[in-house]
Amino acid sequence: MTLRKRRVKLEDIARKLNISIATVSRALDKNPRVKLSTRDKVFKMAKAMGYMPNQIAKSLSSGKTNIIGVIIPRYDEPFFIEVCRGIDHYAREYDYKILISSSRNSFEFERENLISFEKGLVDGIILSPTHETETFVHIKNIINKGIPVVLFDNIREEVQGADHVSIEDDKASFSAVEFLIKKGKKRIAFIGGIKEKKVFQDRYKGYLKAMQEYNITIYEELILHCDSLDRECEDAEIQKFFNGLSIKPDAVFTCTDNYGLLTMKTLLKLGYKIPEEVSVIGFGDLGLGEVFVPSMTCVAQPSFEMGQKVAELLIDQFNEATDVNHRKKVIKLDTKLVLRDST
Amino acid sequence: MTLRKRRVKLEDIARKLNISIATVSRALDKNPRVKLSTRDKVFKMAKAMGYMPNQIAKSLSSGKTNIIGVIIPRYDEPFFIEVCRGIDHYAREYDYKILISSSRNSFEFERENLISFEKGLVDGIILSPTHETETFVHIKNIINKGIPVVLFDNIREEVQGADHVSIEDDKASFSAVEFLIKKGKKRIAFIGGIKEKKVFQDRYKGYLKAMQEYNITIYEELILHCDSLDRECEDAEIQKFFNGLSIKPDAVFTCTDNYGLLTMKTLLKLGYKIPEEVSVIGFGDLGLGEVFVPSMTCVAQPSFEMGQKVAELLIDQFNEATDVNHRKKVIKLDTKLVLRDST
DNA sequence: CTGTTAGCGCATTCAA
DNA sequence: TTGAATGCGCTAACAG
Repeated sequence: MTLRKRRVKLEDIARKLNISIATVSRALDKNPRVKLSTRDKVFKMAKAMGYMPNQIAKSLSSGKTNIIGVIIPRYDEPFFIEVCRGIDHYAREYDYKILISSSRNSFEFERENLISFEKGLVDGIILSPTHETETFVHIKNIINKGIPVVLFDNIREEVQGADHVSIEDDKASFSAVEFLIKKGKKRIAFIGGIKEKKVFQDRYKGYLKAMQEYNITIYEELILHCDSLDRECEDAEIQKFFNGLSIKPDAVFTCTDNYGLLTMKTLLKLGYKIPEEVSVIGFGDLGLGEVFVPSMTCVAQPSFEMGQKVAELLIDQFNEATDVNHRKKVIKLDTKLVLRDST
Repeated sequence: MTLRKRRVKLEDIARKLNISIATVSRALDKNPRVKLSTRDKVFKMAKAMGYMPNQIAKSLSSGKTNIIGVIIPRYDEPFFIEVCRGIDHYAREYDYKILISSSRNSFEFERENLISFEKGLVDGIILSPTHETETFVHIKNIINKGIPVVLFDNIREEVQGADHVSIEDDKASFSAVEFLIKKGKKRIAFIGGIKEKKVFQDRYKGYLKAMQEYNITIYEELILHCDSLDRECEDAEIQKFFNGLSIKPDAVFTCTDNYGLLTMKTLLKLGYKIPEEVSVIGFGDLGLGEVFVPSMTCVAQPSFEMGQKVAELLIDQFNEATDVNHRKKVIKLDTKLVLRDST
């Protein structure tokens, strides 16, 4: 009751029963090569003694930990959490657990996390690169050691030997902006994120493409690339942006749900009527757009499904014959525009 | 490049250098008992060969994994994620990683997760019990095995040998309701969560206490205990509630941020003016209340800090002499009412 | 059907 | 200052 108890191990059961450790091990494994009566005895004794197998010893011996390492840029972004939920959902079916760590939007942290995973704690790695991640040697190193890797979301460069899952950001934003244009909008503002991040670059490209294709004037003044890495700063940045405009936008396409909500809030405060005077579109559709008044039209990104897919690919890699030249898979998931009251 | 590579191990380095494994091990440990020149040789060779220690082997040998197991009822609740972020933040300082798993609001899953952690994968466990959790024998079992445990948030019963961290839910809601009363509100509605959950029971108690203490009439019709376990259902449930009222509330105290937001949305749609005709208060304050228009007054719960505290207590337990009768600590964190436009 | 033995990779005690 | 040997708890190949 007071001192840390010594765990019951196979040996203890074996000794009590006067049989060998191997037999106990096999019995608990339900190996058919052990007599049923013996198996029963072993199970009863194990239960009586409160036996619990030692996962670490198992892992050392088997070379498998049944843990998937997940590295996301940040916790406080519902998208990543939703992906994790998808991963967890799929992984659990196959008896894998997930070890989540945040790179805190820092390349250095990402590298450290990766190295820590390289120490054999995980069977494979799922990673969403930060905006700072320009070189991919740290990832290639991991792959070269034979550790399965799947990348998702912000993929600047395809890495040989890893699978990739993302959406077609350019197309998704193109469609959304096209929708606004077809509604007759002329002064369409763009609120993007950190310029270094591939997903934001692509969403910007889609915006530009739609504007150009339909010959809509692009006003530099109506374009903002948010630099902020946390919510409060985003809020301030967006407020400042709209306060200083000389041109009144009649629509705003934004690159995250949060930007969309902050935009709506700011516009409402400035007296704009949504959607009568200005339309707003968000990106992600992680639940909040539905609650806001007016509810927000969003590009819906299949986050949970992305998590499931990513986990599926990783577990497929585990089961591949013997890593013989893993052919990388590049999966693009579909997005759709969910229409609500803000447009 | 094609086959899974065999990892470099101590033995490989030792052989190359014609020294013993023990010396290599000590050298890499920077053990002063090994000659500096040897240490240098070893480090160089280790680097050249791309040596990476095997964490599993280390753990088996040392009996420590440096992993903290975290069990939360669900992922899609910002409160829990924020707590995890706090845990991660603190734990990382002490070189611990966190293994998060969700009990999906199910006692059975909670038990399973706990058992899976009992297999020696984690050094200690942080747990937030589900609403279904009535018996605590599964937790006591873990504690009896000498595994450190810290509980947080929804603690129905104090468990001997575990630390506890929570807020004073009754006092927090009392203050919030008192604030509404002092504003002159007479028909104060209450939106709570699952009745089985201790935190909601306590928040309800605080509401009742304030109402009684100030002699305010309590209308049964204005009280709702949400049963839903996911967002869409909550939405429907709350809409239905407000649609059916014969008494018009002049204030609504809600037990989560989400209830608060859904309430505001529903009331706005029904044509209520906030805060002129009706005030709304949320509980949690996890960022969304600030964005909504009008912004929402909230009971602010220190989620990140709760995570840090919980991690601190667990790591303290790790370092305690030798589990000699761990005296459980019960910590109550402070809440405060953050005033915004909805009141 | 069961037992013996040899690892898994590292830390550590005991000798030298 | 270094090496040899043992153990952490379990699996699996090989015998019997």
